[in-house]
Amino acid sequence: MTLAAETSGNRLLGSLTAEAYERLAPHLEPVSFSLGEVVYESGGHMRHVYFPTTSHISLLYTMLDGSTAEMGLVGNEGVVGISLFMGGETTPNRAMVQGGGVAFRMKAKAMLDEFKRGAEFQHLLLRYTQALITQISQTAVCNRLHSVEQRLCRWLLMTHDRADSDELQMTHEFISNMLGVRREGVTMAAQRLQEMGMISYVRGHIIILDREQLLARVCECYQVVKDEHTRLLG
Amino acid sequence: MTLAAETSGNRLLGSLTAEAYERLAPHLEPVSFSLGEVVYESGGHMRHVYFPTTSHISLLYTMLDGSTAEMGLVGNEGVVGISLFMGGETTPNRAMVQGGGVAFRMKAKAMLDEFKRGAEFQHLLLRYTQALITQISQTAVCNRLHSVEQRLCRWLLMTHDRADSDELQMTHEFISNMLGVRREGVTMAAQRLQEMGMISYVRGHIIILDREQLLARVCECYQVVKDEHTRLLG
DNA sequence: ACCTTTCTGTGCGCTATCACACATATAGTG
DNA sequence: CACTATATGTGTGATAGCGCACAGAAAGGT
Repeated sequence: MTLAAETSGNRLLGSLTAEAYERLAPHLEPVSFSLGEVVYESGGHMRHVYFPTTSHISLLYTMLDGSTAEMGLVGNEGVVGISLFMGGETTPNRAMVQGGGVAFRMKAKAMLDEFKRGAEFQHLLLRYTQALITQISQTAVCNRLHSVEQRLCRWLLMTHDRADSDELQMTHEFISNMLGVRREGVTMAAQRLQEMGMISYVRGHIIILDREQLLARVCECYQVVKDEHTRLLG
Repeated sequence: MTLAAETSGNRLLGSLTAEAYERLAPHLEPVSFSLGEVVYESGGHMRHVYFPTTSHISLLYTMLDGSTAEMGLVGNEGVVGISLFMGGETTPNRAMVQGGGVAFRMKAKAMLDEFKRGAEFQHLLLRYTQALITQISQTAVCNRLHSVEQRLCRWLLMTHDRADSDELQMTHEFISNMLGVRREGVTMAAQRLQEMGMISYVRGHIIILDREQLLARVCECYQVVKDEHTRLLG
């Protein structure tokens, strides 16, 4: 497979014109992420942006007492490290690999050089950032107004969208840290979804059996975020 | 008072160099907002960005069932309508006036002309947007992990920061729509704060009596957002 | 094959918050 | 000044989710 075919596994890179792509391609470097790896720490110095292809990455915040919750999820539709072009260079969040796989990284300077041309690359990144803002906003509201079960459905669908398989590698414990609830709460909700035949799971392996049924049970938040992403990035 | 003195009541405009400011000034137009007014509707067509000076504006989402929750708050430190320069032109949120007063508005085109120069105005707006992202993110996490009382403290402090007075005009009902809880829940929490001497209230008038005590009781989220804003925008 | 670690299941009491119902108090209006 | 709309206070019962404790089951190392 050529570099072009590989990198276009990331939909942002894939939608660039040949001209812009050719300027960026020399700066793209494949990296492999494994589950649980920390891409960057809260407040940490960031040197690269990452364009996931087969991996996906969770943006989360850790409270002083150690409890955590996810605010966004980035897969091959996006980019990790928006603060590098937004101008802050760092953020108070942590980025953690939620699904192992490949991403392409680019040094901050190379990315910024292209961003500053003010052309399609900038537009693309800013529109993606707006879609991410919608995702984070909707998470804020969803966290407040919806049940653990609904939020689990949403989270499974979001993760499934970004995974290349129906099998997700993750424990209830892991999910509880994303949803910001107890592990037992995830177990209970997962049991109900399993009884209804939507998923099946054993020890860290979850299989999505019936996406349609999950869609029927999820709160409106899932679709709002998805529609807004489509509107902004086609 | 000159236009410069008035508009610099908005801290984004106020931190522009004279050169950039002079290009923008002819396009700034004062508008007056009254409490509860809707600045823009979810999905609505936006023609202007707004730089609040004495007003402040709440960004909120309304569920299909009518329940609402706030995800961000914009006062004289920011701008309403980021989707106009982020490229989406609209967002799935509503913006509603939470504190009446003045703002300066600018037509989308005039704003974009300056934004596209890629100079300080762009940097300022993007850095502000990153600060807003932090605010929204922290709201997502806070909504999940903290009590109504803690969130009420945070909300009162955030609002107080953006108000020009210790007296806030708002009912428990209004606050409940922001926090995404029942009106009774706000009443109970407000009673406790009143008993502790932090605030006093009657029929839609809340007076902040002891900011220090509120700061002592609020969750960490308040300070995280504030520090990040200072880091990004000084 | 054994031991250890990890993952999931379950029970129990507790608290925050909800939903609803209604009482009371104040402000504004004619 | 009476009337009405609005804002706040209070009670009651239901429920979701929490914290803790522990049991069983599966995976993995040696």
